[in-house]
Amino acid sequence: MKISTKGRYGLRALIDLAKYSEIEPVSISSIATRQGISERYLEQLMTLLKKAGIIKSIRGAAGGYVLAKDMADISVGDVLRALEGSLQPVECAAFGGEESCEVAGGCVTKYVWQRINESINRTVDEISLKQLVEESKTVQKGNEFIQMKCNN
Amino acid sequence: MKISTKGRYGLRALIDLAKYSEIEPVSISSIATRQGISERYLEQLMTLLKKAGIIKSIRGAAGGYVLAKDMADISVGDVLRALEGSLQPVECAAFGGEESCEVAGGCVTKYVWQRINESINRTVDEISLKQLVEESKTVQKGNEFIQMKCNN
DNA sequence: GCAAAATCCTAGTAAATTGCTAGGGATTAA
DNA sequence: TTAATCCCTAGCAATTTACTAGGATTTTGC
Repeated sequence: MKISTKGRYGLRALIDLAKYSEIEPVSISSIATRQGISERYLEQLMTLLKKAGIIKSIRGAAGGYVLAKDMADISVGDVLRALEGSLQPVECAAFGGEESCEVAGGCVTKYVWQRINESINRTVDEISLKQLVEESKTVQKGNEFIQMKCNN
Repeated sequence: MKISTKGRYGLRALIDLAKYSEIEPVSISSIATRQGISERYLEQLMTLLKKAGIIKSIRGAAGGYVLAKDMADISVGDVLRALEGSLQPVECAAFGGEESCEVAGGCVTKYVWQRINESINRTVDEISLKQLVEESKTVQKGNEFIQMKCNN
């Protein structure tokens, strides 16, 4: 029941990107340096965020990444689902219409997994990237490297 | 971000135990048969539930397990934490007092992880074993083996 | 036109975790 | 005394995680 480095690094990277990409595209290497994340690994996370339509890439020298939409319209839920895959606590075919699971009618734990699923998604969808970026601006008084010491 | 077989099998086993242990102790092998779970593996899960004070064991022939307390006083949260360990989505030293994390002051994602953590725990603590057992009695019309086909 | 800076794509791989299996010991009812 | 239980520890194959690596492609700027 853990969020992997994909979700953790990826969300941090995206907050970093959002903060620095207002003027020009931000390169993987600059994010990796500030956040203390492996460049090659971060590259793969950026690909996931790009496929999900959260960021856009600009190729070539002086290229990099920018947000694909307004940061107020990007929820932490969008980001984590892009990076981690579904946030469902169990792979349950009965979610969203029971037709695909033959035992769904006799399954009790299903209700538990579904309620956990809903509460996680509700929570992460309530937080926008914008909120985190603003929080980050007030909290990090001139030291953008602080996160390097923590792998969460 | 998945609940492992420990949590899934263990919760199902405990619901089964609660239903069948009112008259006499229930053996691992009978639960394993009804639920389609490996006996040896289930044994390890029962040990976790016992250590957490959720069930009691009775050794020797005709022994087995019974609930250690009223099923209304056992929450799904208690059960899942016993089986899965902490349900915290990230291992974060800053949870519950920041003194132990040196970067906590500059950490933004911390708020995200903490909110997910709280929402998961709130959700699972709201559901009691009694509710699930009652649901189970209405739902499984005479077929206690139905769950065998599903590994959730 | 060429070099440098960037993303893009695919594959490999060591370490950790998961999901068991296995062997044998201790306890107790009948 | 035997059979049915739980108890304890260890091992191990498969999967997943968290990267590393190599090289291709695109674009800018001199």
